[in-house]
Formats: sequence, C-alpha cells, structure tokens
Amino acid sequence: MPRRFPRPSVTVDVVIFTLRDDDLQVLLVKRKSAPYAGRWAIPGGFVRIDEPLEEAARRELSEETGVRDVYMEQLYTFGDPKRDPRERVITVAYFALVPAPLAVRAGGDASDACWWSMYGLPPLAFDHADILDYALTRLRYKLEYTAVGFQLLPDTFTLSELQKAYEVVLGAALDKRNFRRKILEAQVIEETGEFRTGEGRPAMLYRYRSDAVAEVRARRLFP
Amino acid sequence: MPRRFPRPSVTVDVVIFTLRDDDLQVLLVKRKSAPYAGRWAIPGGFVRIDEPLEEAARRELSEETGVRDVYMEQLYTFGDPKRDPRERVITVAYFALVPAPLAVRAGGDASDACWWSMYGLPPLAFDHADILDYALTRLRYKLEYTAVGFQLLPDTFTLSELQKAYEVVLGAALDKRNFRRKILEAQVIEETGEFRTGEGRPAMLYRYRSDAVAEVRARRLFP
DNA sequence: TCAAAAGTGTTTGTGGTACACCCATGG
DNA sequence: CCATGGGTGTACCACAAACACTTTTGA
Repeated sequence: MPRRFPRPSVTVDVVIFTLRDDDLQVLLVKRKSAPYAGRWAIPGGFVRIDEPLEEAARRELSEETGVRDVYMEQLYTFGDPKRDPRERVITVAYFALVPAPLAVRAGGDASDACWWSMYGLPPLAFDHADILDYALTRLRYKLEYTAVGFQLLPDTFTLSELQKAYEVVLGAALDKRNFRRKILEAQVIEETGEFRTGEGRPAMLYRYRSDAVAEVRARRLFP
Repeated sequence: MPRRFPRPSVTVDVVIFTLRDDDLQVLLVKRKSAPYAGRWAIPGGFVRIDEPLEEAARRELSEETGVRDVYMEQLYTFGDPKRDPRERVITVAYFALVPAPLAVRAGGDASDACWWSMYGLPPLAFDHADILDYALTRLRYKLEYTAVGFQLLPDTFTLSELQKAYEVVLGAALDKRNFRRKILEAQVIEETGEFRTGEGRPAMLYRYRSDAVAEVRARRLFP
C-alpha cells in the first residue's frame, strides 16, 4: 500500500457519565498544555497501532476512573480538519455509564480530573462541547427504548432511586405510579427481598435481571 | 505534538442503497488488486489530510454514482487492527440513500461496479459483510421512526410505490389501508394533483413535504 | 404523634391491528 | 367486459396518561 496519503492522528475520547448528588455528571480533565491549556476536556488519548478502538476507550476509562466492565458504546467519529489547531486529529468518541458508587477515583490521584454537572458545564477544549451535546442526546434517546439506565445505578436500588435516575437524565419529572407499573410489567427488575432503611418507610431493594430483554420496539412512523 | 504514536490509515466506506426492480440493492465494486483481489467490496477510499469525513464520503459517492445532494449519514467506525491484513486501517462507514432513477451510473463507466441485492450478496472483502449487516439494521431502524424512506424514491411517487419501498427494506408485508391511513395522518406527504397511468386505475402522485417533521417519538420503555 | 418516604388502582383517551369490498382505467 | 391495480372504513384491544390517598418506619 503506497503512502500517497499523509495520515491523520486517531484518538478516542470517552464521555463518562455517572449519577452524583441526584445529578447527571460527567468526568472532565483539566488540560495542562497548549492548545487550550487550563481548559476542561473529555478524557481521551491516542489509539495504539495494534489496539482495537473499544480497547483504547476502555483503557482511557480505566486510567481515569479505575473501573472496568461497565457499559460503553461508540458514539460518533468527529473529524473536522480544524478541530485540533495543530494537526489533523480524528477522534472516535465513546460514552460510558458508571454506577454511582464506583465513580470515586476522579480527582483522587492528584490528577486534575473531576465531575461536572451536565447542566452546568465549564468552557471546553476543542469541539468537546459538541461531543457532550451529542452524548446527552444519545443517552436520553437510548433511555427511552432500552434498559440502559440501570448501568448508572449500583447492583441493588430502590424504585425511587431508579425513578430519580431517569428524571435526572431526561430532565423531566415522571409519574410515580405509572413508572412503577411500567417497569414492573416490563420484567426487567426483580425484588431482592432486602430493604433499604432510612428516613420514612423502608423501601424494597431491586436488582436488574440480566436475562431481561433490554430493547423495546420503537413506535413506528409507518405500520 | 510529538510523534510518539505511529499513525493508522483512515478511510471512508460508503454503503450506497437504492431501490431497483422492487428490491433493496447496494453498490459494490470489484477489487482489482490484493488483498481480496476479485472480491466485491463497498466503495471507499482514503480521507485526504484536509478533508472533512463527510466530504470524503460524498466524494466517494459522487465518484461511483455521479450523484450529489442525497441523504447520507455516518454509520459506525470500524477499527479492528486485523481488518486489513496489510496494515492498520480504520474506516469510518457512511450510508447513503439514492433515489431509484438517479442510481444509473454503476457499471456504466467501465469500472467494475454494480448493484447487488441486499438479500443475495456475494462474498465480500475485509469486514464489509459486517458493515452491510449493520447498515441494513440501521436503515430498518431509522425507517421505523423517521421519514427517511422517501430518500429512496423519486420526487413524486404513488402510495403503492412508497409502500413497496417500505416492504422491500423492512422485508415484511404491510397492510395497505393501515399504511395509507397512517402516512396520510402523519402529514409528511401531499398530493401533486397529477396521476400516474399504466395498467389499472391511475394512481395519485404524491410528493414529500420538506417542511414535515421527520422524527416520531419512540415508544418509551419507561413512562 | 408527626414527618418522611413508600406504596397502591382506576378511568379515559388514543393509537395499533385486523380485515373485505368497490372503483377507475386500458385493452 | 374483464383484468389490473387504486382506493376506502370500522371494530376491537392494548397501552399511555392523569390523578390522591394510605402505609410504614424513625425520631
């Protein structure tokens, strides 16, 4: 294969979502060097020459958060020639969903990484604002027709916690009775038999049924 | 930016769909050289160093078919390190929908390009079978909740032609009365006042309303 | 006994699906 | 007048949405 074409650099960027403080948050790192020194950015890095794309994304995720085995999917590939002022960089963006209690390491290891609310983001480097916009749109969309929302919660959770997660991501209030009926009828969760105590009446703890069918037929425009 | 990382090649591949002979067809080209010499492949090529990804995809589309200004969207990025046996090649796949009467040039200019039924494909080069699988899944899925199907038809069409297009893509028969009611209620098409004559009773010609809202809310798993 | 959160059913409307016959034209 | 494709309506069922009070616990 002749080298008639100069090659771009290829990176992966990983939008890492979690729930913290009843809020949808995303992990950002502070850039140390030009361009955009001091600005916040989505964590990412170069794809190694023999590394699959998703493996590169999981490596970045693991480096930033210490977690593995969480939900991740490819989001979109951003390749505008001017998106990096230095040279051509094509980035394959992924998004990951990290359960709240695992989302601990950000900012812990003295790196400048911390969680930001999706509803109050700082100015971002490169085209990262576009990437986050698109990631939120995609997350909301997926929430509507797949059972991906459980990936933001710990292994066991109460129905109120699950509803709150949906409300925070969707940015809208949901009806408690309809929510409970629908999710129980969908048979995607099951009782653990345990209860969570705290203020007020104890709540049943549920777990996600991994054998559940995770996708629901879309309402079709045409019959 | 130090060159610590050897760079992969980046290509675009374009899955070009059209309707021909009441069939969903895709444009393939015959490879002239190794690897996979003689095998059929999705048209594609290298991304130029200062060329946006979608522009590269449209350039490939135009080179193969002569058409411009048709529906195209990014599909997925395939980057397995072994997908090209020579070296690391990451490909950003797109899919395009070409109206039937424009889909003429394949095979015309002595290049080995021709249309293949999606339901009877030959053995394909690289991971192109995976790419086509995914493209068909995505096309069917999009058809369910957006008005993208019109992109496969000429400017004016009869309701029977439209229904046939949906049936061919979805691989399923649809009820005539329900189809007509639903699509007319959706207000995405309007009468032209013209008729198409032929065998049997003449049929009203419709056109797509470009001001139509093209997306429909999905049936949500949760309320 | 009070505050706080958990839990529980019914009604009404809308949209999906199934289904069979008459109409207009050309040959 | 007949073959061919175009065009039309209704009944039933399932799901979505709106809506308010009782229960259980800890302080």
